[in-house]
Amino acid sequence: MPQPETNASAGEAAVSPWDGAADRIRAGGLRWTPQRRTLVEVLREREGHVTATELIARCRERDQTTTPSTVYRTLDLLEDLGLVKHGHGHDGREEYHILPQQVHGHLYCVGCGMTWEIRPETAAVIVDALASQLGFDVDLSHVTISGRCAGCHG
Amino acid sequence: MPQPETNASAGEAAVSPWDGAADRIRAGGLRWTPQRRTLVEVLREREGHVTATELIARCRERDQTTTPSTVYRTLDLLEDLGLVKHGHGHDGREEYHILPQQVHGHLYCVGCGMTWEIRPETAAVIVDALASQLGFDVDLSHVTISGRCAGCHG
DNA sequence: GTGTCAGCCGCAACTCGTTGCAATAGCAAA
DNA sequence: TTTGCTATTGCAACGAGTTGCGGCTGACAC
Ligand SMILES: [Mn+2]
Ligand SMILES: [Mn+2]
Ligand SMILES: [Zn+2]
Ligand SMILES: [Zn+2]
Repeated sequence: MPQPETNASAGEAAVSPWDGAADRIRAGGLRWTPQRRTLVEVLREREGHVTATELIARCRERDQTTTPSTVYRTLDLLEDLGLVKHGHGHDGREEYHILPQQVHGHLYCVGCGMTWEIRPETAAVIVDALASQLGFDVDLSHVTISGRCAGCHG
Repeated sequence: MPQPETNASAGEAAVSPWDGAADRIRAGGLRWTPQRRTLVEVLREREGHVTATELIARCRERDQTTTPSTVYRTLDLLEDLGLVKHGHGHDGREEYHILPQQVHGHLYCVGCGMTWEIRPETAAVIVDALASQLGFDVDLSHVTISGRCAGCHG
């Protein structure tokens, strides 16, 4: 007897947020399609950050017929569900945070080209400053701050 | 007797940094072309921010034959001279700061779509935090920070 | 004024993303 | 299982930006 693939509560270990994706999509009157399944399969084997371009390539490995517009539209949908969250690299290109539990911003060094995550303590200073001075509620995760790292200026 | 158009020191009031552009370009072994002249004319009648797209449109008003790639390449050149400085809007698109004397970053509200400049006091907090905690020398002007303004969250 | 030559221009092709549209196909109800 | 509604797909076209290349032209030397 085959397991209903959309339901993760069949045993004891329903761990991944991806397990609920199909049901959550259908619950909204939306459809669980092969294209969406493919993207979710790709996403669940990665963590951290990915560019949309890389996701498209990985989907195409599994399904040659993958189309960019469909991937972008599905990413929008998954972002509405909170399963991914996009930001922009230093050059404005999209990057996706997968399962953004600990949301964070990025730092980019124009000298050496490296990127770092902004640590929570540092983020807090920025967020607090904008909140207290302007009442502005920052979404740092959407942003990459450019500059020069300690090793690259002097 | 015609005034040498490239020199602004003929009388007393040599005010605009644009006046020196032609000479500075030629001094580097580069060329002062009609296309570059057109863009500089467009830039000198604007201040604050502009998108590259708008600059292309304004150039085309003066010269129908204006080509995007030439404008982008000239903007790169002017950026090397410090006459403009590009940043990225909330969606990653390019924006140019004209004559960036008081460099500043931007704040974008995803609720109402408004954009504000980050005031120097606020910028200082951000810059200082990254400098003291990480030795990172921030270029805030390249960045638009997203979030929700005081009027849009609650 | 003429010649030289490196810098620049315009073009075409490409990347990343978005959007309108007609055809397809989930999915739920019968 | 079949029907029917509508969400979704793939396509094609577009907008923003970048890049390689052959031909043109500024700037300068004579
Ligand atoms: Mn940039
Ligand atoms: Mn964005
Ligand atoms: Zn560095
Ligand atoms: Zn707002």
